[in-house]
Amino acid sequence: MVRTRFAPSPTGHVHIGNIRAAIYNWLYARRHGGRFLLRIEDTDPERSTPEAVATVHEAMEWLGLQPDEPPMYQSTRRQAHLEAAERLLAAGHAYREDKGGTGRGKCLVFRMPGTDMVFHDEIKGDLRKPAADLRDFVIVRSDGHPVFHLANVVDDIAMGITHVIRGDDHIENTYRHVALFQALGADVPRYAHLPMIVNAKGKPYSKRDGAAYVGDFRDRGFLADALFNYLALLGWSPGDDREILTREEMATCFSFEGVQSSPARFDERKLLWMNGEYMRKMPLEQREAQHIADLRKHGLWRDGDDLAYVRRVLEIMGDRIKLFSDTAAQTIYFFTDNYPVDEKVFQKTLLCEGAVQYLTDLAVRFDTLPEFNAAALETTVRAYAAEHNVKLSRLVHPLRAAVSGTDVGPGLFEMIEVLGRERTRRRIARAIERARAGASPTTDVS
RNA sequence: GACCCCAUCGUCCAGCGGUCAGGACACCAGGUUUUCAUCCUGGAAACACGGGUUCGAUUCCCGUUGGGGUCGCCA
Repeated sequence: MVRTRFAPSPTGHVHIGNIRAAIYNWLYARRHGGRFLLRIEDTDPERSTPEAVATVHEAMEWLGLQPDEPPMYQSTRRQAHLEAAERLLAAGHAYREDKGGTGRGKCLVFRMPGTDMVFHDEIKGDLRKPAADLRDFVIVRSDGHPVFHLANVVDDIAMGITHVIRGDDHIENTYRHVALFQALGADVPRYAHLPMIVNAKGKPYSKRDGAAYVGDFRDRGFLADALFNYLALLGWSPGDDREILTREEMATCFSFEGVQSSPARFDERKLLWMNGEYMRKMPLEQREAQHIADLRKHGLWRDGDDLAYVRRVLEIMGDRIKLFSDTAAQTIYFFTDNYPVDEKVFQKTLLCEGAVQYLTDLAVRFDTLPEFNAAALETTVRAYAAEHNVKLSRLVHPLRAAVSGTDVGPGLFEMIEVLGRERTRRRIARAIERARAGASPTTDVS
């Protein structure tokens, strides 16, 4: 039975490169009806705080990467690591030495087999190294702490790991690990080393790049399914041209053959597009909570506010919002009169000939409308356009600018209906006032 | 520096000896729409270079160049 694992060391962040490794482990296990496991490598007391560990769990839960068995915490495995070290010492696979003559006392050093080594990598093919390049290495520090290599291998054996799928920065370590598995008398797992994810410039991610952490994407309003899909396809393809795939679809066709062996650049624009695709497929009820969270964050929503109103707003916004974190910015004028006015748009649409007169006339007609709804509004505006022999757009644009301060947004008549009669009247009046004040005598025809 | 890995449009992928080198994102043009988004149509855009092998190389081999990884009593 296939058993894969994700073995992060909790640092307080989960990098997208790491989580992609987790995704591939998960996919491979699913593909082969195996199990996907989690091991927290929390042996460094400096970095391994409870918060850091929680961050790992949160990231995995958010992406739907729950392990199939309870996670193993490496910090609880100290005894097992040390026992394995003793066995290696007893069997002559290790020896004590004050390596490098540091004076720190003797540490335990693993003795490499002294032969050339080769292992098969599912992605890179056969990888080999001559004996001369394979040096002995420390497995237990002079202070008695087991080193990464030992702990990693001992725990993989304990967990029954059959496939090690990880970043290719571990390739050089693999020779050591293979030797360790053999010295410990265990089966050597299959290996698959993934190329790294690099930034838009093609360089390795550094702190300066920011936004390379799973939590950042969640905070910015990306959908977990979209990030999962995008990351899975960054370096892997099902072999055909499909790009939007459910986890199940990916799991049925995942294979190392489709995994690229060169580094992939992270392209946020494509992620954004993919997020939009997922967002569009998602029914309003399923996304409204997250839209509201963004409104709340920007002070546009308080508990107890009119939920039906927000739903109407989101409904007419359609699929224009592609990121939850854009919600407030794109809908602010529905929630407050204190919204930003795009000066360029204002000048272009309201300071042109006739605009003020049109708005004045339309405001009067709106006020006398028996039913203040989109259909009636549209009929009114179209009728006015016909009477005065002006193009509809000459009325629509000033109106939109007057009531929303911008030139983008949902259909004008639905928008006005949702805003309501009072607010519309107020905003048109204010726009007229501003237009008069800002217009030069020659362009002000009113 | 030593050892190892990698190389198709700007980006991500398809191609696994014979293709008009395909798709997606982004970009450009046009259409639909009251704006925007959506949607539709069209366009520009790549096999890093040099040698082989072969009737024939993007594809196989070797170099060059360019990227990257690893060289801890870190993980």
